[in-house]
Amino acid sequence: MISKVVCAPVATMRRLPGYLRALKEMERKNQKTVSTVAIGDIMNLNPAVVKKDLSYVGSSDGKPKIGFEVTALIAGLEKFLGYNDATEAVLIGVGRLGRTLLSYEGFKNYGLNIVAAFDVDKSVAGTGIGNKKIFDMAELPRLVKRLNVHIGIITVPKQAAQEVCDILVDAGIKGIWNFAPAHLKTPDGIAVKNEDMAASLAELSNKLKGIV
Amino acid sequence: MISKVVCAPVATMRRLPGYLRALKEMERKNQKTVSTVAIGDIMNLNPAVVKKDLSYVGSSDGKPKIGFEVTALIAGLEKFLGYNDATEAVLIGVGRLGRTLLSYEGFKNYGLNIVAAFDVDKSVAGTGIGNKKIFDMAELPRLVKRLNVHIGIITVPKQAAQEVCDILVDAGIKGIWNFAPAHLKTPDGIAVKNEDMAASLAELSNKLKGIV
DNA sequence: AAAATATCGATATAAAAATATCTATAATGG
DNA sequence: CCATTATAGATATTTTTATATCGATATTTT
Repeated sequence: MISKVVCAPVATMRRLPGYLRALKEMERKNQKTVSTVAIGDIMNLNPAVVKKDLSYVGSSDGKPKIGFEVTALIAGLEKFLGYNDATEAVLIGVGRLGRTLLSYEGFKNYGLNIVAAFDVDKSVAGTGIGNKKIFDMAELPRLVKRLNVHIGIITVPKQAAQEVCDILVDAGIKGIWNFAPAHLKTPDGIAVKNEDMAASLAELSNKLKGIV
Repeated sequence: MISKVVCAPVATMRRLPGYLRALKEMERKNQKTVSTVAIGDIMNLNPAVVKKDLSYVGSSDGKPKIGFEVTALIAGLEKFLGYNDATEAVLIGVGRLGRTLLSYEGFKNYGLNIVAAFDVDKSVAGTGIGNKKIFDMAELPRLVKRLNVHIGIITVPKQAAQEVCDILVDAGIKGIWNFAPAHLKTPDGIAVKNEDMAASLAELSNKLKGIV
């Protein structure tokens, strides 16, 4: 018999960070407990959705009439989302967007630590953004292996995206966060998350159409 | 009897820009026709999904054994996605991310035109990024109404996001593209699309977990 | 010209996600 | 102390989305 790994659905994973944000805001206001109804109210979600989502987190010890302890729930969510032990990542493409992401302080709160950046432009290699060093692309395979990094962030122009992707995969990267407006071809066993502005915009336009 | 408006599902809206990108690549290579099987192959999607998605676009005139005409399908998608007649938008918060988005040339291909930017920092008001002028926040209500803009892009720090959101809604904005890591409270009739890095990252981590 | 094949478009089925319902229980108010 | 109430947690239902199947048809092969 095959044991099925219980894994939270994508929709749940997307919502959890939002709950965490709302809960931290409550903690800041010294709120001690919260119900799924209250969370649903804030996030515009059906309480049943919130209940089910929190059941995946596992730290479920909600009490009837009371709800959940805010602090405990925050701890549970942070653990579940892996925010405590940081995952290391490399970033490729130190253009405008690359620089923006490199200097973004928020990632460390999400358990992501960009340990090195790379660019084909040899004039930027050797420089750095904040405490992050920028290397020449040629150094990538060696460094990725030495630092044992598993996530690559692609912020190169679309023409270069596939080539960079191939280099990352060859270097042993298992997860790719792609900000280039291009579809990447990857072998099985590589996780890709596309940050697609056009798709987001299409979604917003669609919602707007329903309103106006 | 109530007539139901046929509207493409969110999942479809998110995929269409990807098809368009792939089709343009084919056009560039002088490919004349394409089947849903071929598109699905490129995009890692079941052909049935592609078929249904394209059926929403309406320009469906695929022929058995042949597929769709690439050029016609591109035109259909661009029309459906509203890429021909640009929607105007304002951007609020000219920090690192704001500047990156202001100087991004790609939006015009997606039918979005940022016509003005705003910031509370009075020292940046009066300056500009490229051909885009930056105004003081105090000017926002007047300009939004005068320019008849319906979309607002929020790129301010999270502490300021809700306040900016309220100002936008008061000014008559109907759609909000929110890049701040904060949940916005809006009245009914306002479309909000959150660009949530934490959620994206959670999704990637989840996919990775399934692999490693 | 007939047979084989690829693909569309429609429909049926399956899977996933959201919503509703129900029971048990902890707190509150009389 | 008992009735009321809000809510958890489980389960059932509905809705949405994805996948599979099937007949029709345009093209290619024999």
